Amino acid sequence: MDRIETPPDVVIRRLPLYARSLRYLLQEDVRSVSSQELGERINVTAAQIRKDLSYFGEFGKQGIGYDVEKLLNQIERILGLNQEWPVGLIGIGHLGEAIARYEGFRRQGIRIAALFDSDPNKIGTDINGLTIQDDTHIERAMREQGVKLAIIAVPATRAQEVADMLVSAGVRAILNYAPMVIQVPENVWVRHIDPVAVLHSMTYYLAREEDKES
Amino acid sequence: MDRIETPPDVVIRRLPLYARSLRYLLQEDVRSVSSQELGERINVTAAQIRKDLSYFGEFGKQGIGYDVEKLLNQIERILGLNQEWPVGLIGIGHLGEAIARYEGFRRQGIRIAALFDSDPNKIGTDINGLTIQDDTHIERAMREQGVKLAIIAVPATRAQEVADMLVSAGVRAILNYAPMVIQVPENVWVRHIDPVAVLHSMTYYLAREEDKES
DNA sequence: ATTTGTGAATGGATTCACAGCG
DNA sequence: CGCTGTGAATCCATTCACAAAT
Repeated sequence: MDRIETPPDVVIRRLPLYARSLRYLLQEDVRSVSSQELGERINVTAAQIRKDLSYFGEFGKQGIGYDVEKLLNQIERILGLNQEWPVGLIGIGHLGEAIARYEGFRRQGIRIAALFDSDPNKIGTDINGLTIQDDTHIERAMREQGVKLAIIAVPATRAQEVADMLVSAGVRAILNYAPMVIQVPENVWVRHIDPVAVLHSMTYYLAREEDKES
Repeated sequence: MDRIETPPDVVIRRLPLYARSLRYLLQEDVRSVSSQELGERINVTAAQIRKDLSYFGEFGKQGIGYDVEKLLNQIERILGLNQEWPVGLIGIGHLGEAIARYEGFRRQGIRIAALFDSDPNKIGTDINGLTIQDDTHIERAMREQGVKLAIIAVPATRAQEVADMLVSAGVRAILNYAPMVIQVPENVWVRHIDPVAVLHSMTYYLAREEDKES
């Protein structure tokens, strides 16, 4: 009823999955959903979904479930997706270019707003209507546009340096694709996307299966 | 001393980070490292590292720390990285192409071994010496090469269908880049890489900061 | 009859703290 | 003296189970 507790970060990380699933349901013209049904779609228990949502209020109706559109709107508001977030992208290699061209961001509250690289051959060229800028201009450009979010897609060796520039540019949240843990002040959020590490954690299980077979 | 407990998955997911950090240390010619020093590099507590490693054996020396090269070898062996893992990649859009061209895999036990797409304009073209195949050939091609690991980089609408094909091809672990939770039998491992969800979990905190400022 | 919201109970993961070894 | 390895203690997350609502 009265919510004093601040929601733990695990809960915050699940909310976007709930939101996405609700968007798909909406596309399928499903109007109402129970925690049970929602959970089956995303492999989360019904109790978990209900408990997670309870950190933010009461959104369901007993005996009925949740109104898909209403719940989606609530979760999007909670996540701050009722506004558009400009994002700076640093490092326009193969990966950076794929990120810059990805349509899935724009549709979901994320707008790639500035591109940076250090390669003189890339600086000045355009991708999707945005000009790649010299990454020494990060601070000025990001401040001008009030960008608080950035994506790092540079090689590991340059990641910390770029992170430092972002922090002095006033960036408060970083999505790091570089295979390197970066150090930032405690008021800056960092999340790491690390496909190699993820694959390596799965080879562990594959290797053990091979052992079992002998 | 005697290890009966099977290591929890959280521990397995951290091992690749330890391995990577040790590789960097080795490159810097650091021979020996304490759990404290290692932890500072990757923002993990010293106790956590020691406890994690204790699931697999005793690798350190009291008063000294760990021999970097030895510990790295041990962890790589645990993760099954003493062998090379062929991987099938399905979906050669911007992202799939970036993955196919990424050098960071090959160097770390992962070899992209087959590319698939459904677009006739792409099928037959080459990337990095590999020919893109029709994705209806997944089962035959993957079985022939004994591929147990796959990466899905297709749009959300096709992800489940592709996952089903991979499962019948005998694939046992899937890295899913599609913004969609896929359903697989319980003997198949799935990990999801979801940059949009990650960004959305950070906009939550950014939005709250904005509120605080008013 | 069905499903929510939530305290209580359980189950896990992390941290503590220290004996024991080099 | 420094640092590991590890039981015990703590902290946190998930699940249970049921009263309340419709």
